Amino acid sequence: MGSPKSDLLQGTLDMLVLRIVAAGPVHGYGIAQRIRQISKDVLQVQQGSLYPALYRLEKRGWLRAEWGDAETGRQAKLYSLTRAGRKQLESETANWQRLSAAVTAILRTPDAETP
Amino acid sequence: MGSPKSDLLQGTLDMLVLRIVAAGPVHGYGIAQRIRQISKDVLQVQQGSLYPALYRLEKRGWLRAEWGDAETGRQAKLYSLTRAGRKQLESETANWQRLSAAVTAILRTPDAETP
DNA sequence: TAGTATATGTAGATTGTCAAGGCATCGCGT
DNA sequence: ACGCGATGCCTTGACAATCTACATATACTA
Repeated sequence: MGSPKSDLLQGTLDMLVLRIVAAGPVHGYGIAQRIRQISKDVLQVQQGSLYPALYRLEKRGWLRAEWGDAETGRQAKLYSLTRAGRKQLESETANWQRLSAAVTAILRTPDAETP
Repeated sequence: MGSPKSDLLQGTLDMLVLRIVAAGPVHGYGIAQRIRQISKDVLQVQQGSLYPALYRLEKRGWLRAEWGDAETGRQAKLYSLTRAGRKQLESETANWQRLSAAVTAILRTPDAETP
């Protein structure tokens, strides 16, 4: 995890990116912004995490990238979800829910008595 | 992180271990078993993940280890939580709740319309 | 010209997986 | 009573994947 005080939950970045892209074409910078906004600054994606993730996802066929214009009028690489990407998103989401529910269950384990 | 098809949510192992140990002294093998049981086989800790994690935690002062007897009567290293470990567990738990809530919020992002 | 938006690459730490091996104890079959 | 396999328990090393930190580059805007 890099530093223990991570700004992300490890292993969730790909899913988050896919989820944001599922709402329509965005460029990398915008993805990072939305993740911050929606999470109210709790989740912060560093560029050094984001771009490698985007390459991964494109290489695996979940995302498609093409150059276009950002809202500001500049050139930017716009990402959209492929059909395979949508499937992947569904599967990762289901898995996340399974696992996070399990983690929550363990956190609820009764504590030792302090006699 | 090995393979992307992990049996754990990355970065949560330390917290889970601390949580189990908080319920009273246990040995490594027992920790893995309880995590499996409580999570109904959803979370599975490999020994190759567990023992290194235990060393980490002991080295950082969250856990204390001593040789003793398991319920079966055999020798085993029994781990218990230190005061610092309890603090750490609280802080990791709070952080997990913050982050997982944020992830959930993003997963609820409205999807693109399929026209 | 300063600042913001956007993209990229490299290097390293941390974490987890896989795989293999070791020793002790229990219970069964004979 | 003996041998032996199954299970409980610990250890270690090689390797893969992810994330961070840091550094750099370029285009547009004001």
